[in-house]
Amino acid sequence: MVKRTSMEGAECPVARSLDAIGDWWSLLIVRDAFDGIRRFGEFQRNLGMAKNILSARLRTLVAHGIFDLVPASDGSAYQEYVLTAKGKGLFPLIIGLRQWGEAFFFEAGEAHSRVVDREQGRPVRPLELRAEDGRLLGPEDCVRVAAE
Amino acid sequence: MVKRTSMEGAECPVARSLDAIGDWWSLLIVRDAFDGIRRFGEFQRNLGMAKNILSARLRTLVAHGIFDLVPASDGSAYQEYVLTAKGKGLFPLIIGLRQWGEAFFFEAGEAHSRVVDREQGRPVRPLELRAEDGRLLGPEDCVRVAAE
DNA sequence: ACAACTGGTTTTATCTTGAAACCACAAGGA
DNA sequence: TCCTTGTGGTTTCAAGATAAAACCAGTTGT
Repeated sequence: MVKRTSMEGAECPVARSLDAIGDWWSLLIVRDAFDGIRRFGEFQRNLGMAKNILSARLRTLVAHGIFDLVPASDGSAYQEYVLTAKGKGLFPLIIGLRQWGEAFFFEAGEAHSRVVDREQGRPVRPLELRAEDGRLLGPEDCVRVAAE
Repeated sequence: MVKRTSMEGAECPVARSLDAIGDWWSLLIVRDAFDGIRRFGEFQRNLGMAKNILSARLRTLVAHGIFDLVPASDGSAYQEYVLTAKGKGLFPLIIGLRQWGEAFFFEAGEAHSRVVDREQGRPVRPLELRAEDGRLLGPEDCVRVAAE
């Protein structure tokens, strides 16, 4: 976990986001959640992480309103972790990580999982940032301006 | 840094990306780089982080090809850290973090810095993910499929 | 009733982090 | 020229986070 004093109350939304997410594992947990994982044991087996760490991460993710802890949908006495609206808001972020990885860490032709659009089964387009008037924007086309 | 054994060689691009980035500080460094920061001392003052940690992060970022270390543009004997193409590829990710933070961690009307399009000076649109045929896609409209 | 599974917590050794001190070299001024 | 300041780090060490394994209570299947 990142030192709080440098982040807390930061005026920068990027810093607040990072602070809420907590650490790398949290994003992998969220990624798995988008793939339909819901149960503690599933996350643990899937990620291969220590149970105490998973436990701690899930607790802070719930505390930050990224996951909700709800009764299991299969009728058992157990519970499930499901993404809230805030958690689902991380979707573009996960996609961004994935697309960056695909672009720079895989040789052409190297196999990796893909995200496809459910309706057509075709790969999705790269994330795009657009201006209010619709122009596609790159890093050089943007500036950060101080709070007004 | 996340335990390597769980990530290395992972078939998941998300995991490879996270592994390359290293940690939270790295993303804040990259964020600052997009704002024009280039020198060691600038990063250090701006982020308020320990110099040894900054030093280590910059080293791994350079090793991963996210920054290049080049002679300073002001003619001095010092050096500067500039984003490579791979580093600039993190732009949507930083924007994604920012927009998520803006959406969920600021009260309406609470002041924060903004990213605007340089040409018009107007706020940018939210990042959007589209299908090949142009349809806007949310988390439920996508599936991850295994490598073919 | 019993065995196995789920969802954790506790314990302990190891690793990472952060703060401060320290240092070498460059640049600038008198 | 020497002296001072600024830059860009490295080293040291205390404190905090992490990982692995053992443990445990409640639940489910047979």
